[in-house]
Amino acid sequence: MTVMEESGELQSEENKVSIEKNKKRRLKTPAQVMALEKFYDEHKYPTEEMKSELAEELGLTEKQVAGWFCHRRLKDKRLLKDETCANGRQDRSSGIVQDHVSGLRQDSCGSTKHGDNKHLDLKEVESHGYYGNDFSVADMTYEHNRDYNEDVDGMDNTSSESSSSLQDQLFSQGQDPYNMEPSRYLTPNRALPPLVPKAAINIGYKPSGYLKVKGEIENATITAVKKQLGRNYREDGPLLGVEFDPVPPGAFECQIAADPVDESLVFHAVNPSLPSPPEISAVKRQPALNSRYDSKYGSHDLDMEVGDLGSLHDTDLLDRKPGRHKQGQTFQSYTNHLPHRNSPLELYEGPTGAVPAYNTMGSKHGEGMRSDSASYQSDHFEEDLVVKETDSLPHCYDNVNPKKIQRSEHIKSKPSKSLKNSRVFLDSEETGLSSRIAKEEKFGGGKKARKQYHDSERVRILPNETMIAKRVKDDLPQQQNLKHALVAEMQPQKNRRSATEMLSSFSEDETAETSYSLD
DNA sequence: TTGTGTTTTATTGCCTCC
DNA sequence: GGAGGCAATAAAACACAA
Repeated sequence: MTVMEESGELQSEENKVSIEKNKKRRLKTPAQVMALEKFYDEHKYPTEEMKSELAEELGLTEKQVAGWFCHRRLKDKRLLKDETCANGRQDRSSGIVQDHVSGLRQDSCGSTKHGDNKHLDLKEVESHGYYGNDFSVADMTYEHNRDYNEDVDGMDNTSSESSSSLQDQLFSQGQDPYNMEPSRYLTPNRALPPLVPKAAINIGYKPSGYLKVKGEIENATITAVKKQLGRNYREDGPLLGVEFDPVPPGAFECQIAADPVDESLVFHAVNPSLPSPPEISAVKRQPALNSRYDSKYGSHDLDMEVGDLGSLHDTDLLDRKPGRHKQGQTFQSYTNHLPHRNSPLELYEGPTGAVPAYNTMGSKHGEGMRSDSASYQSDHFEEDLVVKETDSLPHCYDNVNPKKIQRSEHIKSKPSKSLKNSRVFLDSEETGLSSRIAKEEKFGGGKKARKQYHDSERVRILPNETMIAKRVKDDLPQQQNLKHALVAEMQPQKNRRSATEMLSSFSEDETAETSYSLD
């Protein structure tokens, strides 16, 4: 069943015609948008065939689809620009050179106009892969596999907020407040990937809602500081530039005794080679989870942070249409050998839907990798959300809007198979979605949900502290509940975090801590 | 209810590449 | 020259505050 068939609101063939007659623009349905977003995650530059199929699937015209993708890319770009601006301002204000932080060139406002990054065009990235390596499909697949199996980072690196964008990359540089995954600083080769706007666009989605704003305001600075100070940085440390007296002998130990948690951070910052007490990391990281509920498109966030853990656009590595010439590849073939098959998202569902992705991964990797955070959480989030879907609004997820639920279902579908999967995802999703929407609209909840969506979206856009504070305040109750529940759930998991994992990212702790501070 | 601001969609023109 | 993409722009849809 296609989206079209599923929703009466969706545009039918008739509608398609009428649309062209009647110039009035029509909003795409949530399902359509989600499908498009999903597809966009995997294919920033779909071929004609893909567009065509997608259009057909969604009951849109090719023109609409093409236009949507075009605008979507612009949106990404714009967001990137915003990020750059924010980072630039932030960096300037903290006296830190932007280039060191983001690697982005910047003009007065981080303009990303064409010429700025021509040296590394998105399409180039698409065709060459993220790291400038020319991987064959097979290679990429292998890379991905290997990455996935051996390197937790690899897996987690893929997480991002959907849709796209580079913000993810920017934020994912370990300072993403809700990003519990290890730093994405590392490429599969554990080297710092070039952070180029256009390239970054492909990395994933951006944070949203309060967290995004927070990220823009706070993370840029943090990142800059981190970069400059390396690991020996504490969020609650002294102000930059402040010189203070040498620490008296023994003072360090005292603090350790007094504040084991914080101490651990210091300890590990000073002794990066030592494993971190799992419970600490677990606890400290835990709060970041809640941030998920702050985002716009909760669905997106879920998708990006959870679902896209893998899709991180690994596909982008392959998908990029080299240049502008058409690809002889058919859509089908296009998707058949995607490394996606190995993406966490897929694993999430399992080849037959039987193997829990993260569990598999976790055990495969030995201990938990990020199972305690991203994967584990996502697992449970999804569960919970699904439960919500069926149980009709249990307790602490009341603020989860339908989109989140959609997304959770979305996550369950294999995201990597592009359109085909989009269809699947839409089918299942639509069923739940449409009924849910209908239900909500019936009770006036539809608008509310929508409003929620927009609220968070606005917050995401407006760097307004007041709004941020307000949101935090408003969201805290739910977050608290959620957090408690999750902390409880995570107890058994927390010890899994390996030393390597702990080492993998200073930013990780930092990140969690940042989120933690919200509480 | 209205005005305002934001987001999304559609259109158009220009540019680049083949 | 055609195709595809980007950017600018307009306008509709929507949310929210007064």
